[in-house]
Amino acid sequence: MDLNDGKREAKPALPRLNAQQKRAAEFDGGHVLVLAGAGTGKTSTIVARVAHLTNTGIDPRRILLLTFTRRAAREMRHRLTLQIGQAAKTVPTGTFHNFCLQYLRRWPDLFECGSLTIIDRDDQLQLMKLARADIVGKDAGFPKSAELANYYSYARNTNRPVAEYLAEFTDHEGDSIERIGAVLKDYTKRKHECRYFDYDDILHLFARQLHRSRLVREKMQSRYDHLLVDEMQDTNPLQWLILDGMRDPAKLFCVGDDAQCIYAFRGADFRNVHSFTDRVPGSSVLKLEENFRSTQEILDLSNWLLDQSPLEYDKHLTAWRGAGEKPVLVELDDDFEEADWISSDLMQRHEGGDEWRDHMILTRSAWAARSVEASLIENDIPYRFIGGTQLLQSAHVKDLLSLLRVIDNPADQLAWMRYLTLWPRVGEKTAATAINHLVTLPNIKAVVEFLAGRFPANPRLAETIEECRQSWARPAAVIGAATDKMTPLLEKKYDDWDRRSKDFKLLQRLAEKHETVGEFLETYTLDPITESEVGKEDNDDLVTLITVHSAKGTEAPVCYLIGVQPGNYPHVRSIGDDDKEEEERRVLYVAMTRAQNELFLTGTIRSRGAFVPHHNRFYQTGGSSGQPYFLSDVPPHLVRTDLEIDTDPFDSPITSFRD
DNA sequence: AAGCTCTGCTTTTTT
DNA sequence: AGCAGAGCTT
Repeated sequence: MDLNDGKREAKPALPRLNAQQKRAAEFDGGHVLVLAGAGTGKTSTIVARVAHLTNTGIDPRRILLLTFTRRAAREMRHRLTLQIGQAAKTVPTGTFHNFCLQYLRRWPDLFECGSLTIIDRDDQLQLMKLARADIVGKDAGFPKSAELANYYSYARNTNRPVAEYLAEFTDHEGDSIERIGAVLKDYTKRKHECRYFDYDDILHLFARQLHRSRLVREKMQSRYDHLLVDEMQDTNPLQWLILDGMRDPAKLFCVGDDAQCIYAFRGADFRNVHSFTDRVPGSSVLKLEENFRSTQEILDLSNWLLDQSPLEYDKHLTAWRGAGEKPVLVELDDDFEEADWISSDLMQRHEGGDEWRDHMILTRSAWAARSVEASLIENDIPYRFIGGTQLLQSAHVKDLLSLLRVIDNPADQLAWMRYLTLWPRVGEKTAATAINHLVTLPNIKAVVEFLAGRFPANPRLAETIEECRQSWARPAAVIGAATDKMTPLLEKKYDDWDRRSKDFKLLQRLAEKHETVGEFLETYTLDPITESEVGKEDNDDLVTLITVHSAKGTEAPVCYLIGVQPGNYPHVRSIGDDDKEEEERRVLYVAMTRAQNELFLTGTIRSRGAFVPHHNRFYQTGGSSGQPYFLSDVPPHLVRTDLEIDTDPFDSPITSFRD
């Protein structure tokens, strides 16, 4: 074994396939499950399999490549292009949602769906709020709309009746379950009225027709020879129904890792991995066990973390690259210190010749990264934030888009509500009455006439719609017209208008890439783009700030994992629920195993603590408050904690003013 | 009666 | 940043 005295001694990543990967890529015996630990070359193996299949004469259009996120799909397409060139473009690659939606659009009659507007979570919550207000009125004790939406979504993704789910997994009983059911029923009714489809509807409708209609099944089954599925551990029962309905003669090639299942909160079911061979008779299981990404020290800590679990993950990653630097635990006073420490470390490295792009900052939640983001901006460190505030979710952008949405789909009641209430002296009540009437009108022309008559004090309310309609064929021009018309209103509404107004220019640039307004709206509903990402190219030299959930499948030479402290791992909201706590462990595991050369775990001593509604008590974080913490007894030989932290003691009273 | 403004409170993860 | 509620204005 090499002696490592410098930090870049470890071998670089392996470019070719090892025996296990090769065996998987060239497997020729029916359905197969590939158990692939973190960093074992999952993507390379999938790409190699596509190359192998096309080399043996399979039509690339008959290989379906399903991923979990858009990011993963893009990455896969990129790697595939490097490997097989232009043929990569003909391999259908996308997320489950994307794939299903494509067929709903292509064959609306077969799927019995007609035209549809996809709504994001925000709209879903708005609609749920209306339903809740209607059915239960004011009742502080009744679950909030966000919780109701979670129940609904979870039940649908696991393909079981809501009542059954509520009875089994929550504290709700009889009367309460009935009222929740009534709200959800009302939500569904409203959804249909507006021709809305939420994310779950896309999968649900596709799966339903696949299993109900012989014609749909035959069409889908004859379309593909090979179904390649990435991140199998995060698929849910609804997605399994889709895979199950499409296989035979098409062969499944599913890649996953039970230790990286971090979407159980959304219905992901590891039985899709554990019971694979029972569900798919005659299928095989292959394993990838050699880690090519990280140094052994990083894996030692990750392995230790899994070993502490009561669950048997049966996983011990060994590093092909050999030894390197030990992970470093850094404890700071508060989140400002934490952010500044990371910024100064980044700047030091950059001055030393390292590129920004080699650094990734991982966070448990977007909200927890606010100090870090502020510090990056303050220090002029170029970055993009994946999983952060989404451009199209900020209030002023939604205001503008509501105008486009009502023209695109005049039945879109949420957009109407948003658009109408922007105008002076038009509030919820006035708008609601107007909406009730205008949804009965036959076309947008009649709507414009009606609005002109109904709101004589606001003639521009109707004019604006009419004018945007004139340039409807050119999305960028529509955004331009809408911006001009809406600016006076929005200027008044937002006191930080100067900061916000620049987003409309970005929006216009985004729109230029799209053929129709409808397509523009839909693209960013399904694939939201964050404010810090707009206008930045994939190859720009940037630090990546990313949520752990979005980071699955990515890697970086140097990783900073922030907020590693009691109260976050496991998260306070999961304490007391064994399954949830275990998922938290896997989140930390996924985060750690992103690092190639160096891993920094930063945390703070003083933090605010958090109120946990479910337990109805306030949890103090930090110190020895007795709450579980995954790293509370990490063996000293696995990490370094002796790092000199350069804090000037005279500085501390002054830094406290920064709140 | 409806709309508006101010204040205090909370903030997991994603298609 | 968004939401709920109180209290004020039109």
